[in-house]
Amino acid sequence: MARLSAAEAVFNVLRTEIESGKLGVGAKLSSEATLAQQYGVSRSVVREALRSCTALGLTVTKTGRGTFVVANRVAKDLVLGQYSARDLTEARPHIEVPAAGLAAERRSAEELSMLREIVAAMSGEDDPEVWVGLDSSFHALIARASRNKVFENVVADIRDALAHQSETLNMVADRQHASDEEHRRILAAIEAGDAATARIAMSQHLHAVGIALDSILNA
Amino acid sequence: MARLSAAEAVFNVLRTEIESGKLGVGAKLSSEATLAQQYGVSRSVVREALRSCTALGLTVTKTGRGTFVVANRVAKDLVLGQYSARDLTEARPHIEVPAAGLAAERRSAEELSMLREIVAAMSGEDDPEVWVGLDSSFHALIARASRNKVFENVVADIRDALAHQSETLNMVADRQHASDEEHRRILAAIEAGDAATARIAMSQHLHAVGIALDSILNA
DNA sequence: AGCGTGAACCTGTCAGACAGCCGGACAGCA
DNA sequence: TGCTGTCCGGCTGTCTGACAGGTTCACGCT
Repeated sequence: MARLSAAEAVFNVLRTEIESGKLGVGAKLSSEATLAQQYGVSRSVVREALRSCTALGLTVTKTGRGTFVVANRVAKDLVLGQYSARDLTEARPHIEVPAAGLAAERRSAEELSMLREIVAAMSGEDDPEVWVGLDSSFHALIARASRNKVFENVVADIRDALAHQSETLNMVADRQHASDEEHRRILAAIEAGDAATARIAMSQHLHAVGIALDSILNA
Repeated sequence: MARLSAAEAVFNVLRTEIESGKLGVGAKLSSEATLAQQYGVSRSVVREALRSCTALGLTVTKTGRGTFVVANRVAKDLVLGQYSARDLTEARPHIEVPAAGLAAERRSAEELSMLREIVAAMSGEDDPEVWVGLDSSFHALIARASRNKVFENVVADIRDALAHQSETLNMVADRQHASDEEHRRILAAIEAGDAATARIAMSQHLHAVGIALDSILNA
């Protein structure tokens, strides 16, 4: 392994802390001076490390206020173009349905309990913005539980794109309770380790969401 | 537009010069001191801008020597984890099969003729490395012809990953002629605009390739 | 020709300084 | 009470100057 410069070392630490979720989105990092003292380096070094994080879209730094985490992974917008609504509704079933099947077979106990928590939290959630965030986590976690990095990455991508689409929020209000029920069915199948049922439940869920989206787009 | 800090401004200039090709891969940037004088800022500002470029994988900086351009666009490796062989064989059918179906319905005349050329070139190709490159183009072009950016991006990623896997080349020798025939069948279905047949042909092709890959991995 | 050596240049890091921005505390005013 | 203006402390943005250590190359010696 190549010897790292101090700046690279600090950058790696910060990046790891952000991507691992130890520093959640919205969290405020310590001040540059504090970090410098903490890691035993000068402020220049810390600043260069923070710049690297910012270049990757992980953080934003606001003059006079501090540095804040805005993403826990490198945004693909850096590399890839935006997806259209049609792209998403068309592609999602082909990816999320098999991912749900695999998740039923491969999910860990830990993932299962996280899924349960998410579904429970969504039932009692009124704020659409928060609900959308939970929904995103639900689908992303299923993809991760599929133990297939292709699915995991694509779903993360798709959820990112959805979160940036204004239509998403409009749709949520109507579909929220119906989706809660569909999510519960998906969860039940994954809990039971029943891949076929998980695929069917996910398929129906996406189909229902797709129809809801279509009716908004054509209105 | 938000007012840019000096460091951001310098970073944008450098990034643009690199991505536009004005500074080609392998080119050496001016020294930090020179750049500082050139843009009328301090060396700290230049260093932070260079760090940003490095974080995006555009440049590398070598102590005592200088900073060099190593890529003219942000590398996908930054964003994507490595895929395992299992990840790929498992995920590909779910993505490339529907993509082939859409391609049959949506391909342009231009794409069609490019696909024909690729298939023709593969038939007469002996060099496995070149053949793999053509194969990659074939699949990537079909994904593009699907007119769905999700599929297009995922397939591009998958082909990238395959190209970096050593198993790929080993497999090619045995499968080359069989694959040529399968490619011709896929092409014929896309030419005919027959989505169902295109999906079947692609499915059979990937299945055959998957089996070939498995036999290598388990050897 | 071969070799060693030092000067020149470059990056890596540090310390200190100052301006400008921001949020909150606080006092004064209606 | 409730609003407002002011001030202070903390933070980022930038600059300057300095020194250590890596790299290159030409000069001069053998």
